[in-house]
Amino acid sequence: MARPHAPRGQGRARVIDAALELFAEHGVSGTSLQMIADHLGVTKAAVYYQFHAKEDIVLAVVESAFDEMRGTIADAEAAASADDATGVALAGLVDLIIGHRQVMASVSRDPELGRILESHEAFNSLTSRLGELLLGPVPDTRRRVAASVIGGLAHAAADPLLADIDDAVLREQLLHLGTLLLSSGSPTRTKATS
Amino acid sequence: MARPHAPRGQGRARVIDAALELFAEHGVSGTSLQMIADHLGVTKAAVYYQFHAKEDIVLAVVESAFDEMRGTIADAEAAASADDATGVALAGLVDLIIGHRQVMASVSRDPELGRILESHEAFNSLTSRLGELLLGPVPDTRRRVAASVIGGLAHAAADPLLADIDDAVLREQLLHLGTLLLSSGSPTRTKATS
DNA sequence: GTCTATAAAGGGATAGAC
DNA sequence: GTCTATCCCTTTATAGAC
Repeated sequence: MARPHAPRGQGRARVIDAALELFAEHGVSGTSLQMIADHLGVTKAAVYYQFHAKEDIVLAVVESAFDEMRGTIADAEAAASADDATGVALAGLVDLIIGHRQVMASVSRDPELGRILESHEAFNSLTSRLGELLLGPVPDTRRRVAASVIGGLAHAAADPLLADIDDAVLREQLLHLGTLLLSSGSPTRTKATS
Repeated sequence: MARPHAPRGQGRARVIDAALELFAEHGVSGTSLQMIADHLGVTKAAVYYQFHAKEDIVLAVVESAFDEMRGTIADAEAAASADDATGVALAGLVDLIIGHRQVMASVSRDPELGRILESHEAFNSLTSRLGELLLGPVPDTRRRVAASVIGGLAHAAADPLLADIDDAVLREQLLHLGTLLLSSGSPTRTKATS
């Protein structure tokens, strides 16, 4: 292809870093190519030299996090029991959230980012596999709600109010809360829910 | 002051309903006035007749939910003990989330919406008071993280995957999970945190 | 109260100079 | 590899006809 490779590829990496930061702060829809260019001190055309479309930037921003997620999910799916699988998936997800705070927060919150990812089958497959791992073999209502709240962990990790908490401590807290959510016994006297 | 539906006439209410739906689906930045107008089958100018600027629509969309939140917070602050205050605040927040799923999800996720609200002192005061109620008098790290994850409850309530769960059941589940998050005892049995 | 028309600005994207 | 200049489209917002 005519696409130039990225030798010491600083160009592409710099665009990705700037985009990541701006996407997290303004959302994908709220971030223009002009903003990215300004943030780097270059022109829009310089950005277009590295990426031919905004969507390509979006995909590049999430790529490394999703590569890691692929590995985690494969590990979890190879676990001996369903409970082990859930545990591995949760721990992997928390690690992912800690290691890619801004990306994971954007993925879980940004509607436009979600729509772009949904249009790529590889991402759909990953998220549905992760969903199945967290839900377990017999997803009842309680578990389904809990799994959905797990998405809130990414939100918390990117919360500016928690920016002072260091990674190891936050990781431990999120893992604790995630485990709690997934293992909470009987809520109250719940009736059958259809 | 009933506005479940605005069959005809009430132009403002119809705009607010359409905007609410589109904001939840595309985010504020991803929703143009043209999309709102198209959704209503009218022209942009008809929308501008009702609201002079996009920001006015945003504020109108969140207004009723925040009115309710004001009442809840006042109730909670009048509670006898700090624990009671937290309980009342959490229950009120869950009710708010159930009664205004789309608004609360947008408030907790949308960066542009957050920026608009932050520029209005009345909203800042409300959210910081709610934060203090959820954190309690002595906010340690565990409690701070948990309070942040509470924001994930709104996310779950608007999750399309949970759309089949009826309000009463979802309310019960969210209240249970929220209580669990705020009361989780010893975070770590594994190792000391630094 | 709703329309057409339009202004003014900004956004995505491309061509081509250097 | 980065720039200038430009195209085309969309967006916000206003003026004024009906």
